Amino acid sequence: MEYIEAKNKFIQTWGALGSQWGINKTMAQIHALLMVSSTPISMEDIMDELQISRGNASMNLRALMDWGIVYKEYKPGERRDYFTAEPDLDELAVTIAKERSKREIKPALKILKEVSSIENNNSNESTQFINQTKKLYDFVLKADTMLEKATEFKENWLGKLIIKIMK
Amino acid sequence: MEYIEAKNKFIQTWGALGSQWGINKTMAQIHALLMVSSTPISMEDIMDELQISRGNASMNLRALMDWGIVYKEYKPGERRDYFTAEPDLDELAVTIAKERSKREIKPALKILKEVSSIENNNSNESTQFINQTKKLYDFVLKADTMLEKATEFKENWLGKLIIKIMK
DNA sequence: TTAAACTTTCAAAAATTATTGAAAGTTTAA
DNA sequence: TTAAACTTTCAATAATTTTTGAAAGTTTAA
Repeated sequence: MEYIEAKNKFIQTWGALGSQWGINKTMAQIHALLMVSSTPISMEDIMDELQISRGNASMNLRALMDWGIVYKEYKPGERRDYFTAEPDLDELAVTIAKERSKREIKPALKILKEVSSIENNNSNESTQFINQTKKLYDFVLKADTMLEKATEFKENWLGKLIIKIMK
Repeated sequence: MEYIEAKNKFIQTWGALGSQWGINKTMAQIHALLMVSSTPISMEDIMDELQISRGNASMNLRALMDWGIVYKEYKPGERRDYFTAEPDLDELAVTIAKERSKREIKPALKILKEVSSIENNNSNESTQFINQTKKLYDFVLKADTMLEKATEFKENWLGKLIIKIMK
């Protein structure tokens, strides 16, 4: 396989993986492109390589910067902006996990807590409902904690040991 | 808050959470409905409660059964099918994690391995590409292992201890 | 058998989400 | 200042995904 072919294949794959996990395809592809690039690249380059419009490139770069996983870089003597991706993958994972937790899981947890706190009118229905939503609350909370901490955990000695054991 | 209101709120929330994580809204809502129901319910009931068409209900129930998190139940003397959700949440998590790993991550890993194995032509470009995709392969593999094992892990004594420490 | 009760399928329609491209906005060098 | 170089915005359009509903398919009781 040629470098160019491999690169395109990688960008496609990363894009597909992204969209399966709720990140839009173009956003994931731009991120992929930046991750494997050896130098910062401009919006023009991105539009060119991915065959996308200026507006699309601009909006998705903005989103990636909001997520904190892509940075703007200024080249002295150059007018245009250049972009690079966070090179540390563990940092990337932590950032994504925390953002998603903040944006999606935390609000859901709040509502789970709320709905599980209704008055029990002693029907089977409401007993089961309260019971089950309480369990779901605990469960999502546990999952959220793991998601947030997993990547830090992975880096400490105990985590490494445990991952080894689990494999 | 009334039971009915709480129930609807819960179904909406679970549906939204689902669609943010790549599961379609109706599928997540049906699942929500089944989880908090104290008895098995029929397709008719589901259509009714969620205000969806027969076809939609049928297809999404099929998908939930394919995922292995919803079961058909037969009531003696009744023609129609009844449905229940997997009640054990840890079981649910394990199933979902394994399915997603199998369907999405494993194929992506295969391609990551493939593209990271191209011949290095000693340009900066290809050196960086190979280097970075190798790292990504390791990273996704590690994440996949954790995803697959996390829920089992959560249930053993060591896991419980560690989660406590992490919190 | 038959026919009623129920489920599945799938083409068409609707809803949602992503993308374009041109106009408006911003920055900077001169 | 001005104007060229560049970026952002957003209404319109395109692409994708979900949903509908009616016809076809299946099961079962009699």
